[in-house]
Amino acid sequence: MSRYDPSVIEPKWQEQWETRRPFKTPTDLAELTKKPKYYVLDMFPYPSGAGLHVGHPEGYTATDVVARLKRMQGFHVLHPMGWDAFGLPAERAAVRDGLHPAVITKRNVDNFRRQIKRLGFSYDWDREVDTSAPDYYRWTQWIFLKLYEKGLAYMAEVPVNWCPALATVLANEEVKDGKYVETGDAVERRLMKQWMLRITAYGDRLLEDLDALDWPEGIKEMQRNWIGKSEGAEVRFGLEGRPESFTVFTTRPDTLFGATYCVLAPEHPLVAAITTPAQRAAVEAYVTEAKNKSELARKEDAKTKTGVFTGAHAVNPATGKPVPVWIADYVLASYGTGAIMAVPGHDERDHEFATTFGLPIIEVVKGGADVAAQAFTAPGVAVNSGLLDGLPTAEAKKQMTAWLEARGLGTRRVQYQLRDWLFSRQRYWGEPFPIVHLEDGSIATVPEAQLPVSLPHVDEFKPTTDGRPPLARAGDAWLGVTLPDGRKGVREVNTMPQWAGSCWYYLRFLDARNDAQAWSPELEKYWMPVDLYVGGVEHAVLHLLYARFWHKVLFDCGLVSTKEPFQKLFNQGMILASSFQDARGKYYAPAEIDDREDGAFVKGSGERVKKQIEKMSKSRLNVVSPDDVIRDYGADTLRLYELFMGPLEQVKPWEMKNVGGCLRFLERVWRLVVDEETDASTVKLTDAGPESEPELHKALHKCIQLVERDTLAMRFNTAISHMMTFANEATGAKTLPRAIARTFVTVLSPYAPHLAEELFSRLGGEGLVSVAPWPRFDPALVAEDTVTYAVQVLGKLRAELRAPVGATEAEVRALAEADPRVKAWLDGKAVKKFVFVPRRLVNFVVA
RNA sequence: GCACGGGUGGCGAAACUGGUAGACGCAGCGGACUUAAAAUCCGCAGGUCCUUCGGUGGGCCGUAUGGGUUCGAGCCCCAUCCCGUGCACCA
Repeated sequence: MSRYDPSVIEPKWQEQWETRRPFKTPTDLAELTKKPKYYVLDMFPYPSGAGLHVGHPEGYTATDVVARLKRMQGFHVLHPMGWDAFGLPAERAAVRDGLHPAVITKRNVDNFRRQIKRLGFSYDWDREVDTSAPDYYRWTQWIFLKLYEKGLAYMAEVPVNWCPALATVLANEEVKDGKYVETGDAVERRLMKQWMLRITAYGDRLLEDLDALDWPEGIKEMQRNWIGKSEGAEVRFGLEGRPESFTVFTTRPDTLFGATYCVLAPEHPLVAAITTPAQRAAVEAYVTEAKNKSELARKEDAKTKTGVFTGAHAVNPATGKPVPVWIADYVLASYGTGAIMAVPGHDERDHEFATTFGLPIIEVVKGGADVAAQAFTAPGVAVNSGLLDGLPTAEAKKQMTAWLEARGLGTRRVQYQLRDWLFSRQRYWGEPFPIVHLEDGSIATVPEAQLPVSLPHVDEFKPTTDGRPPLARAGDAWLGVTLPDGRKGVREVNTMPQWAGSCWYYLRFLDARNDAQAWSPELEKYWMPVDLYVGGVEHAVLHLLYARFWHKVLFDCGLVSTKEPFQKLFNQGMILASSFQDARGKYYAPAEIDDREDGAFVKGSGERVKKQIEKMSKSRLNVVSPDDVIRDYGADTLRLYELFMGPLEQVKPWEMKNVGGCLRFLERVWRLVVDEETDASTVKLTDAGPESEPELHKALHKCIQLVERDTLAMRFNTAISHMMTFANEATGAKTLPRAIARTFVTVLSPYAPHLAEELFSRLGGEGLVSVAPWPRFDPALVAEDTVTYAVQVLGKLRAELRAPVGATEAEVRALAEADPRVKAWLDGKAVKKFVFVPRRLVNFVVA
């Protein structure tokens, strides 16, 4: 071999890593406590049948570079990988292909593992986990028991997304606009008895503990919105001539005097009772219509307000006056109390409704324009409000709430948008619940010692003909249970949703092969929390909220030692790719296209097509596979380009042309060390000390400093540019001391580990560069002795000059004034002011 | 509609805390090497105008748009436009 050939050196070093196991993290606590720890985690993938595209390894490469650098800096690094292996696609493929989901999953996992290994990541593969393996989901079930014991898991009759065509329930994220996203089949709302997790009990803590986390502000904000805490009051409204009453929730108790009507959700339990005979037909028609309205229709109708008068009147507790009670679908049964007091003067929705149906509008907060024309929702000063008159909104809220509380008419109330988590699915390929339904109708848990409750054999992965979940197809041997105390029952046939396994996998990685415990408490104390967690924004809310919830429950059980699982979170931006589309909208694969300066054309026909940058997808024919990139450029080039493209957090387009630039850089590094003709060392490589090339020696130390700084700050693109700068300088140098080359290769190794190993060994390095100590830069070499000053006159650049680092203001000023280019601009003018920024610039302010 | 990101050369992007805008790379151009090409190596390169025999020297403009603060603004403040993402009748 003479030329740089990644297809030879990459397998060679991957094999070395496989046999010598440099990335195996100790499991022995005594060994671990000798060094500081660093836990760097990727969001583990769902192993789909499509395999990886170049978007996946972006985050993986970033964490790998950090893991490698930290390891070289003397940390014990935990850097694991695993599979979020339960999920619907495998089950659907199983039905289609007549295979077991476990077989399909294994095939996909094997493919993912192969693809990931080709990138040369420094994972500790001895800790690989698979959420669908019984020795993993055993502990998922065990955690569920903890939740159940704490009263956080319960069964309830709730509305679910039911798809008649598939005879199964779908998750919210699988339904868009009232249709199943995969097949377009209609989905309807149906009441079913389901398992729920009481995440709402943790709403406040999930909200408050966000503040201390080093997460992107946007993600924290999304979680805050999702939890949706709002503070206000509950107010009870009595009914005129009836014994019942209903309660409304409001964030604006100060506007109670302006409540001119009330609205109940169509599903509100009181609707049937209070409707007057004259209104009954209209109300019933409206209720039926609302019930049958699909999500889509309800969303579309959001622009126009509809509703019906019930005929009943409630009493405004502040004014004592009767107000009409309406029903309308703009009031949601699922939020607050399912009933509102309507204040059209100060709420846009109420205003629109009042205008549509001619209901009275009263101004009770001063500060806006005419409330008859437009609702005034900002804070102001209370008017027409009896005891509140003259009070600013904040004060009026407090007064009104106190007044209501004193009379037993209302109370302070905090309301969340967060709902309890619907935790069961009618699927086969998920964790069975460790639950038995006894003959007397009560629920019992499976004893811990009997876990796991394994997935049973079934003849088909479809619901039963009478619509029960696939697990109901299991034989009596699985379904029928006799508990140790002799009670009999049948197993729960729902399974857990895909989120369950990913709620705690970061804990299993700490102690992945422990078959007596989910994890050892000592290892948990050593490793947690995760120091760096990298993944896509698509998990901003669900996964990250669910995992935080479970973690807090485990914390309350004394099973983990930290309040939060993920101290620092980083989101990588999506990678886009060019797609080509003709006038009829047909897509073309890049291979069919001649992409030139003057436009893109179909090869053969020469038809002009539109080139655009879009999200990668099969249908757009623009998916880039890492396998292809590795075949053409090598894994090191792929790794480098993934990070050189731009800032990790940014959305950016994949440009195959630019990949070549990264390959050229690595080839250049190769040629610094290896003579392409002879395969021996290059002639410029010398055994002289690094001081023999003082300029290059300085450049090297500068490079160490900058690469270290930028890598730890996760600015990988600039870290790479500094290495390119060094390689360019080394190419121009007359000689290259071996010691300098070896150090540079060490610095390069987190980014391009295969090439680095090869060159390190050729340069006589001891052992593997992947676990060599990270070089320390010499501050004396990094320091400059002269600096360039910019000389400005009136803020405009007129000259540059070199001056010693320690030059005083007077010295630099004298140098600047002596410069003829500056003189010309200062000629005949009085200097009013002289600005001196040490080491940077001077500015003459002239009259 | 609301919230959060983001608009810098032909392109991906740099610019530490308000201090020389465009590092590094792609594409492009010129030169060397070669019979030739590729590869490689060396160099040029925001726009525009003037100047010079010239590969010289210089002016002006320029970080989405319009204002402001400052000796000095890509960066800070106000307003506007465009793009992306998330949420969306949440009382």
